[in-house]
Amino acid sequence: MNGPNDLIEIRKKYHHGDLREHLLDAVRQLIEQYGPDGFSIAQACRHAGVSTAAPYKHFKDRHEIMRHVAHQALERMRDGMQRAADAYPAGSPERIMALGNVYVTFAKTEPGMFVVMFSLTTDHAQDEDLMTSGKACFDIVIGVVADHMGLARQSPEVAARAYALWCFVHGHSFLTLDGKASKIQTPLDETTIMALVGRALVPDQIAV
Amino acid sequence: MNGPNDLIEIRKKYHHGDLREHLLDAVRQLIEQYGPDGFSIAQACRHAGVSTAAPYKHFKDRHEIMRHVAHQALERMRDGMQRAADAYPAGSPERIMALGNVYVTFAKTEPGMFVVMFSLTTDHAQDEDLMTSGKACFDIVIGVVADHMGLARQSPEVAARAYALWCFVHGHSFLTLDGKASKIQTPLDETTIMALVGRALVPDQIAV
DNA sequence: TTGACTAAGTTAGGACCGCTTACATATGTA
DNA sequence: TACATATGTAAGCGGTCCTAACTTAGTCAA
Repeated sequence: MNGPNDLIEIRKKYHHGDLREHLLDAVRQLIEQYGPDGFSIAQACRHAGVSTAAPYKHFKDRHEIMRHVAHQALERMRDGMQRAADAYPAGSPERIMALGNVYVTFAKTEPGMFVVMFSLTTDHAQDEDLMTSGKACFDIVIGVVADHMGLARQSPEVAARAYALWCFVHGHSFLTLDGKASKIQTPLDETTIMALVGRALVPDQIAV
Repeated sequence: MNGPNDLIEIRKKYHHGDLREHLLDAVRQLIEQYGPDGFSIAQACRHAGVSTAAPYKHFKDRHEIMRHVAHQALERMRDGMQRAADAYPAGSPERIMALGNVYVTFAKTEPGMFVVMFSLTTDHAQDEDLMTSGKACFDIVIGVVADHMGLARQSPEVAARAYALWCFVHGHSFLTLDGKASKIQTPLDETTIMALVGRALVPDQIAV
């Protein structure tokens, strides 16, 4: 067939070769382009040059695809966080700033993925891979905060401070994405925000 | 007609009477029950006992309905925040705690609405009513923080601190909803969290 | 009271989507 | 080479959003 529909890529062979990964990538692109609710699996199939039934040889349903996409994105962000942590000496304020910066930058450059990662629409809380990835991210924060405070990773003070840091940065990322932060009449630039994070949430004189 | 389909309410008259409000309410209920992506306008029509074409006499499209639902929810939260602010004397720590508590409680009791309010799927950033409602919420925070710090509402310190507070509470609410907060191995109860908010974000010794 | 205008319903249907079933084709292995 | 399996296709069901054309009922001026 291959009529005048909007096929992006014309496949030569009957078998695709690596449809699974190609689909995940197409979905990622489409989500960034049209938003998590503005795209369709059928659209991704057209990108991959396969029929709309093909995905179901690789995935149970739409939600499973979304979970895999979210997982890949979370792993990508985890890599970024790890690299940021490795780039600065333990205990330095720049290290925490860099960590927060990865988060906010990810939200800005891949807003679609950010929303999908923290979406409640697909049942993420039940997905084991997603939760372990998320925990791995948080463990990085735990380690950095522990180094900074000079306490053990298991210390409840560290846990509380790390969680507070996560909440703050997550909230800031989300409100920025949402456009609410920009509409609010505060002349807060990114530097001020991150400075506030560094100074307000990890000073030694404030105990839990 | 009225065959054996799942009509909830049987209408007697040809005209509904107040379909517009009835639809918004049905959508709200369905979102809480099935999630923002698990419901359909058609389902809401069945609740209201009208045909699936009826909503388009009142709303442009699905997105406009979602925006109205989000707006109503935001106004409801604003009322709660205002009541919390009025319930405590200016400058008292309990006042800030109560304000944050309204936010978190709203997220917990109406998770569907919370997600819709801060959803990027429907183009909220363009909606004027939504943005003004959001700004009204933030103005309450501004006022409370200004009272607490003993500074003018227009002070940049107040703006920074209020925004930080908002970020923190929003992040905590979202992570709680997402299930990530509960899965993270931190024994942080709500009281500890809110205490951390009160102490870390609005102490006078930390300047911007 | 009547008759036109309008608001708010209806039915019918198109375009699209997710997903399933039955069938077709390629690939690896004995 | 023969068969089992993995991976594709075509066809179609039920559902969604939304539009077009029609119908009903309420309002208001003459």
